[in-house]
Amino acid sequence: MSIKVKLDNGKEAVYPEGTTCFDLYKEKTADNKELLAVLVDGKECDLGQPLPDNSNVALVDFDSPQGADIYRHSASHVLAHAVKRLYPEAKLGIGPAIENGFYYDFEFEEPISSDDLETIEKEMKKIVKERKQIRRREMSREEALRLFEERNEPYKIELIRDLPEDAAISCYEQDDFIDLCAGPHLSHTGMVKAFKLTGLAGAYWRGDERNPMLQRIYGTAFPSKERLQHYLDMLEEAKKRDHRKLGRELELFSLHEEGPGFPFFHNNGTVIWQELTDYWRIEHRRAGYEEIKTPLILNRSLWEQSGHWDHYRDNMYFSQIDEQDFAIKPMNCPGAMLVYRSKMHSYRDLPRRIAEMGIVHRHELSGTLHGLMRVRSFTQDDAHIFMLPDQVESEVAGIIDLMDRIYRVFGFQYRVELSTRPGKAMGTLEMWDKATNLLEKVLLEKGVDYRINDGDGAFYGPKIDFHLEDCLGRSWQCGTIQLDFQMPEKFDLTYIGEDGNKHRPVVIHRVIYGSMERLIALLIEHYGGAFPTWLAPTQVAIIPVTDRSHEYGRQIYDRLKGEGLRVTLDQRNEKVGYKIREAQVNKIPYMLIVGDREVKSGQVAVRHRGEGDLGADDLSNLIEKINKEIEEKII
RNA sequence: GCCGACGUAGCUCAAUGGUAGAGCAGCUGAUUUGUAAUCAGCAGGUUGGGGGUUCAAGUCCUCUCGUCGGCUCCA
Repeated sequence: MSIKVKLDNGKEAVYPEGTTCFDLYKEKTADNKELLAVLVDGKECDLGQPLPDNSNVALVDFDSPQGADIYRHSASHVLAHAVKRLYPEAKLGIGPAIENGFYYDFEFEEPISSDDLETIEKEMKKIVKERKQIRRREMSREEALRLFEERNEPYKIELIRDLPEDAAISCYEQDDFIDLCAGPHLSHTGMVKAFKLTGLAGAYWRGDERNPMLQRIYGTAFPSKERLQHYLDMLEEAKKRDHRKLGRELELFSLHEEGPGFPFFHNNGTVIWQELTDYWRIEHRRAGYEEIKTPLILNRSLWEQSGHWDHYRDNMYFSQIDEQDFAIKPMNCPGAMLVYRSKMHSYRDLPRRIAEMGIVHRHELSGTLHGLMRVRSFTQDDAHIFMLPDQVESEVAGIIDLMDRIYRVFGFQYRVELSTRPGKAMGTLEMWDKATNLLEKVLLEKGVDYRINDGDGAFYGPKIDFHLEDCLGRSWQCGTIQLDFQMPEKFDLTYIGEDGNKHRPVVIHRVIYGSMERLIALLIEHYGGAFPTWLAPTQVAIIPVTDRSHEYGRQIYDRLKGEGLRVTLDQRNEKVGYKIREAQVNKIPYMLIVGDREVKSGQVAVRHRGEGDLGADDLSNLIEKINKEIEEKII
């Protein structure tokens, strides 16, 4: 018997029955791709598996979509193998590949410390060197249960019990180590070429805080030492760009014990903040938005009406005024609802796009706070759009356009996700389907590339999320567009239709920046502190060479100030190199060096933080250039 | 909130249980400087906070606050 196989290069070939994927590619690793596994009819398979007849086969290397995951998943098995050798009593949790690496959860008899990682890493290296065969074993549920009972692995048994009735159960075995696993895996442990354990942390079994906390070991693995090193270098670079570090060095903001999670913005950070909101207002006025401001503290009755009292109380701050309960707002919606409800609306008034730079306070768990990224008080660039049902499509499209325009200005790439009905949701299935389909339709019409995030919608409606990617490829959720079926009901919002009757408007809740604090953190890291000139807290530093040129420097300073530029004059008794270094470290876009030569010629010597010495120029030319750069928000 | 680590001058970091130090920043003075750090001097601290062990605590124990890495949650 022979089998027919179609390769990914389009060629068909006939092989004897029992031919494995590995045989197929044995002679064919010449195209410099490291063969890790294969896709048989689109399904990931081990190299050792025999090929079925009439199958389509594609090679999987590290850089194919599944490759890195398979590779790192095998690395996680090597980790677990090493741990079991060193700590035979440790219980295995789960050990998947994740973005940029892998982890494995264990329950140790005695907690290990990060110093132990080195020992574990050494043992892993041994296992890699031993080139242990990795074998797949399929077995019945009973067999699997018996196996892991013998091996005293309660978490594995729990996993097997939760597998669907008809699921094929497979294990992977290397030497005396065996793990419940769907696979696929590399063929032997020697294929794991470069890895590093990167961290140790607590993690609840199955992510549920009611379950025991296991110890999670993080690691990463690459097909070569060079690529591993490259990744580690990137982590170093990320550390250099950390907004908490740059925020302190550039005097943008600070955090204090006296206000955990409540950031203090210093002048430099406030300048950036204001530039961002100024730009935001221009774009929103142009897009037909109104802007409001609503109170920070509102009566309990409002929060009962909005449902926050029941659903969000744990995250709220409270106060008592005249023996009445008040709450500090955790969201802006109820305020916007009151503004809408403060007058009668005709269908002709809609849509009403009501924006608010609203400060919200949320009592987040102490362990989640992180610089400006995760805080307890933040400003949302919120907007609530009240509209007729048949306006939803064009309004959503309008928001998507606005987001795209704004994100482009910062040079962000972004990813879009459509989140659908969660398990516990309000409203009928039909309503959800209709709304979700509508959002999807707009995305398709706009030609937006998106991903479905099943079951991740808000309880009150489906949403589209925008994840911004920074220059290191990390992504952060910023923008979101949420359809809200609940608020109009709860606040009994109405408009008078053409027919003279009252109708229910549709509400969209949306943010573009997300939170000012998070956006600023993201921008700090994205630009590595070197803000484009329009955002830079100081745009020009004037550096006189000696005190003979102080007066000339002062004239230049006054002129630039008059132009509305943010400028400093460095009259300290220091050498030019020293002043330049400091301006450079502070990432000031332009440095103007003025000495005897410039006093004589009436020019300025221009130095740019990125391009270096640009030579002498007339001040008016330079002002024109800088103003254009600011006007066009050149990155 | 939970698991783990950490907390020393404004910042980065030293200090076997035995007199708390350095570099940078700051201040003072000298130097008049041409594209990433001129030299010298001075000052700077209840070692996050409370309690305890000890002849003696930055160091050991305990409580607490905060920070960091995760879990969870989310903008």
